[in-house]
Amino acid sequence: MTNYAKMILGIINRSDEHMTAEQIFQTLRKTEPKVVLATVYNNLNLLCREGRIRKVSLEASPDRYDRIVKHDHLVCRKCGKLTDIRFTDLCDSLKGQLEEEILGYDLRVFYLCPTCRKQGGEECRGGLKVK
Amino acid sequence: MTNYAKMILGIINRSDEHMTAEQIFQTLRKTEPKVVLATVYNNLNLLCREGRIRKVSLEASPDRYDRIVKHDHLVCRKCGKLTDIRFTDLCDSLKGQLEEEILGYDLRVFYLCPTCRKQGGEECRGGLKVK
DNA sequence: CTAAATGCAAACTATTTGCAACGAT
DNA sequence: ATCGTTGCAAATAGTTTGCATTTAG
Repeated sequence: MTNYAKMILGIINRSDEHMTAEQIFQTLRKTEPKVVLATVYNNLNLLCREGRIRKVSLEASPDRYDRIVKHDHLVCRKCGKLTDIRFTDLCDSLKGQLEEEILGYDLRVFYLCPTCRKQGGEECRGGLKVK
Repeated sequence: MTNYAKMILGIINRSDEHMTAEQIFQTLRKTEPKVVLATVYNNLNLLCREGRIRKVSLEASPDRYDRIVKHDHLVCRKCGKLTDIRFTDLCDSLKGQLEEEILGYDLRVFYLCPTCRKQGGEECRGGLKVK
């Protein structure tokens, strides 16, 4: 792992946000003014391939990069905010229902976050806010 | 619903594939030579907003459009192929674990499809083939 | 010394937007 | 006559690529 890769991994692991490449770039830039966005993307892809982070693709919004610690996501149907949550016993239930070997899974549960629940307004199907 | 919207909905409901906008466009074009891709996108977004179809965002590949009939997805970690599957009892289990009202969920289970299992080669984390 | 990583700019892909023309109420 | 839908072209956003240069083992 190169220095940049380590730092980027650090940024992702340290943050509770689900950061976009751009946000990671802006953060890294504070200490490494020379770094460019393409390098951040290269390293993010590298880290994904190595399985050190995971990429979360959301509709109508750039990809997020996330720790690999096992957890699921709550997604607000109005503002698109992502929150970590851990549903238990899911894996066993899945395994019981599929013959093939399960390599992993990705679960997103849609809801209205506390802020949006109060406010009303149009929900957006499919899980994500249209900008 | 306009004619185009109906036809696009028809294409999606009739196909067992999870089609991209481009594929839908190519299909529609056969009977409607004048239609353009932007119109297909407009209608797809419309249909999503109305909840008549759902959009499936995958990494490193264009969005797919899918029927709304309740089902989950198996995703091959090597070739990225999407297959429908229905896991049962999931919703109840989720509801038991969350106080907030659940508006829906999206579950993808990663595995190796029969074709790829035989062939070997590098898997791709995060669920989708890099092109 | 060599191979891999970086900076930079340009390319690319998927998708959206603005606007004028069209079509259906 | 009006308002939403379409075609078209151009714009945009996010991400990737090619290549010359630098860096690290």
